[in-house]
Amino acid sequence: MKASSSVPKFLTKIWALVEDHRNAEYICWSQDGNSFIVLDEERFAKEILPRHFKHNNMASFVRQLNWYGFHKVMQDETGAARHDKYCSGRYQHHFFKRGHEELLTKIKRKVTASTGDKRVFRKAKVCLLVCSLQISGIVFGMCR
Amino acid sequence: MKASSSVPKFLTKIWALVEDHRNAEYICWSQDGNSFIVLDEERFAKEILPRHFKHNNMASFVRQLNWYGFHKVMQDETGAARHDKYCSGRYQHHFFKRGHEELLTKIKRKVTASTGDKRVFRKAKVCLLVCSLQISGIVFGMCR
Amino acid sequence: MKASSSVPKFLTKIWALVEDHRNAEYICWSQDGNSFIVLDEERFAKEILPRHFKHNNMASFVRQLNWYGFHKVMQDETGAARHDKYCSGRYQHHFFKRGHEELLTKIKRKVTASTGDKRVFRKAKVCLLVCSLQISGIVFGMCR
DNA sequence: AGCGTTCTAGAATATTCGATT
DNA sequence: GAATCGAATATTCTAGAACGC
Repeated sequence: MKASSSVPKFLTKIWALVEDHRNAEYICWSQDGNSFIVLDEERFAKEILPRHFKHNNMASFVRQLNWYGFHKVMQDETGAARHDKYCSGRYQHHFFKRGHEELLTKIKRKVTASTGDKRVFRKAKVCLLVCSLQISGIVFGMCR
Repeated sequence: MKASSSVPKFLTKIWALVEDHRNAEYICWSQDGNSFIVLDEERFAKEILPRHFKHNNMASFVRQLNWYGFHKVMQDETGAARHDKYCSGRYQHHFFKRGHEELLTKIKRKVTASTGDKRVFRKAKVCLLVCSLQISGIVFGMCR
Repeated sequence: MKASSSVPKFLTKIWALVEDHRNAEYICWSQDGNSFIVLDEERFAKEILPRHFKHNNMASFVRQLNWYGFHKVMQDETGAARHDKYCSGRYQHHFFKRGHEELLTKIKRKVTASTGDKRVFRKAKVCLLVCSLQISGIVFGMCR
């Protein structure tokens, strides 16, 4: 069983991208496996991205990374092979680690202000059902 | 005749569609037998659907699938974009599995509020919205 | 430059699509100019849509039309050329009329929960419904 | 009474653009 | 050419509503 269906497509896609050795010259795990590295941003954006997303813009890819809480890290990892001219960026998330695909389920997309409202709204739906039943004259125990 | 009369026609029809090898270029089981695949959506809609349903719209077919709790699933598990030019969609239901026609009886059409209940439902919606606001801590005054 | 920058891209795109006579076999104005007609849905979706949008699904196109308040109309326009088998759908919006591109600015995308206005919108709805109930003489209590 | 078909809307994610720091 | 975030639109999948049978 691979990543469960509860994992957004974006996450399973970067996972697959980093794992696929055919992409090794564009994107790969850092040596310690705690971050991934984009090696040639231009070619990565123009050649790899459109195969997996509906765009070929690095900026859009980065926006998605930020939605999911990834951070760009500037520091070179100690002892890591230096890609110097080719390393375009290193991105990291606490739950994105080589060998731990199961952690993907812990990565949450950030909610917008009004998405937050929706949660409340959903809570209220329970209330809706209660009210519905009460109006119908049906008695039952409290929700929650 | 296997399928009992308690199984809605829609379910027996997709079952027959998927099983019939003459439809192999339009619709078929996935390799693991846990989902079915529509191969060429346009031709499937225009050539196959009208032979079994009163329409030739993919959208109506999909609406039916959703009524019965089928879910569309990503083409392949790796998350790679890769559309087989021909694979238009893969649909899955926990009780729709190759070799287990008897499970069809467990697939239930979702219920909708009956006409009579709708009035109560509408009343309750007010309550829902009020509750929503209260939970949100929003204060509002009455109109006028 | 006709369409001002305040007009969403979707609207300027359908306008351009309908106006472009090279698309005449796929999409065109109705005879009276008050709606547009999609002539061959399958070919329109697969050949035209991807040139202008990031997809080739009629369903996504229709969802966009609905976001902007377009309605599908079934009735044949009186006196219009009948396309019979080829007419896949006729869509209409009060402010989408041949010869009146300036009206596009009046077409508004429906608001969603992701817009800040939504909260106010919801407030107003409650008020409306509460008033409605009160006028109806219906009493209701708060949920807990 | 539940099922089938159609049109529209809800909800979540995806993409773009620009503001903010 | 720094990086992140807010907001609006775009795309996808699913559900609501209405109506006919």
